[in-house]
Amino acid sequence: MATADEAVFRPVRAGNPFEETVERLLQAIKLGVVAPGERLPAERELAARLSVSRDTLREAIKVLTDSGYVEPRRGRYGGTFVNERLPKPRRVGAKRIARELGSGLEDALVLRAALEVGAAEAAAARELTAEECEQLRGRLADSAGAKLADYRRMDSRLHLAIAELSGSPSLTSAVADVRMRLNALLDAIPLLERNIVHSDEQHRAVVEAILAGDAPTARAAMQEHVAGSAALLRAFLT
Amino acid sequence: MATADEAVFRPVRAGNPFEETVERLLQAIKLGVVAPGERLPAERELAARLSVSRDTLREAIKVLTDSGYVEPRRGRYGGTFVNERLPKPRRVGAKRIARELGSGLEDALVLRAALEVGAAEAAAARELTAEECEQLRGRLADSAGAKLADYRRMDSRLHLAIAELSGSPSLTSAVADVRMRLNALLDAIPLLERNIVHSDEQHRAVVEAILAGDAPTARAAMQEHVAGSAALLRAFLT
DNA sequence: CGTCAATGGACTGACCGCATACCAATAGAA
DNA sequence: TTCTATTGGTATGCGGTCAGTCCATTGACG
Repeated sequence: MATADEAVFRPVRAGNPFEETVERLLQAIKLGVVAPGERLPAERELAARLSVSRDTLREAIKVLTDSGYVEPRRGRYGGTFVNERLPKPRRVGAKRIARELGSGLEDALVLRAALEVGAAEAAAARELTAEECEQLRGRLADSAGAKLADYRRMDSRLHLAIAELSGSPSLTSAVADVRMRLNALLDAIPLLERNIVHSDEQHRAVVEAILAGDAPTARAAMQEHVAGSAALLRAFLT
Repeated sequence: MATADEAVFRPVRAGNPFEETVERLLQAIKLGVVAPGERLPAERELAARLSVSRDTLREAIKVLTDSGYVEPRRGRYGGTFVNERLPKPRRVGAKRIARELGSGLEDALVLRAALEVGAAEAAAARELTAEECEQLRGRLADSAGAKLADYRRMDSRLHLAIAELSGSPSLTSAVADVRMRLNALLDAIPLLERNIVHSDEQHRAVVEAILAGDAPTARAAMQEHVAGSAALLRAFLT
């Protein structure tokens, strides 16, 4: 059992500020917060927002540059640009990943369910502006019309958009974090056309319920969606 | 609106390792993970678990010692003991706290709702061992029979116990964190006997549903509980 | 009553991350 | 074409954090 001791006396930091910064930038790219072709905020501004020294940020950027994620351009109107062609995630063996994560898989799945379902419900309970509605619809359309290679990113972006509508920045951050934790797993399982179609239908149901302000339906629809995704993961990683 | 940018490019660290360590130890004490009279893990072990150098941990402990939270005793069978009489939280003006938190209040409340409701539901959906059931019942009894001065701590301990039963350590940690964020607020509002009685009833309903394995009822009961608590907070801080 | 193991307390050297300042390059504006 | 503001690139000094080691103290146990 997970004792409260373990929850409170866990490490105060996941790693170096350097490593954490790398993870954050990867998060921004892999979750589609900054799309290919777009640029990250300027180093000075980004360092300030991340509460990290520019040195540390630059080291992190260097890693992403060497890995082929971004390309820096000097001069005015320059910046750090996300490559159009992102490096393909290595399809490492599913079993190996599952072993590495260990019980962390169930941990992440339970947490994800709580966060995303709660976010959908909160979003539906809020009064949405016309702009917010439009944005949500846009994200839905993006994910529905996405090519297979882009699907994961567009899917993440839609879920993030829903989390944003909850009105809780902390909740949005938490959703982004847990999604990154599951990212490696999701990369390990094959992406089937059939699953995507099914997923799109569920997305539509969730979005419609949110737009209609129907919190119970939104919660139920998201519940079903994440449950399906979880079942898929468990099946492939066991 | 909370944009995804703000969620991803938020600070990578809340503060110094030193400050974070202080916060963690306070969390352990204020949430009742280590009760008055009990001792913290030995410095060497605790430093390892927190992934912090012993120097940093000792500085943090020194702060808590000077503040009257703990008392270190040397020698074998010594340790850092939590004082029987904890320092009284200064009842700072509610409005001032609300102003400082600003929109953070709504943020924390929405996040808390998602986490605790999700945790209750997950806990009810799990198969519980006899030991776990007993522990849960114990926490419920503790909080129901607690004196006014101890109520907040016992209440937190019960909620943490429920989160533990979700089987997700991450979820437990998140519940502990958001609870600490709301702690200052809760300290600012008066604790009325009537509210406690009401709260106890809701606690009982939640625990019963969890023990019965009735997930929908558990979720609804917890939903109602946190909603009531949130309404109380909003009323006092507006 | 002496022994001993475990704990808090204290010190040192090395390194990482931070803040600051300055340099180099670039493309739009004048 | 020249100017200039903005951006990435680079170097330096300083403080916090870490890892390791040793000391001081205590109470149970033989």
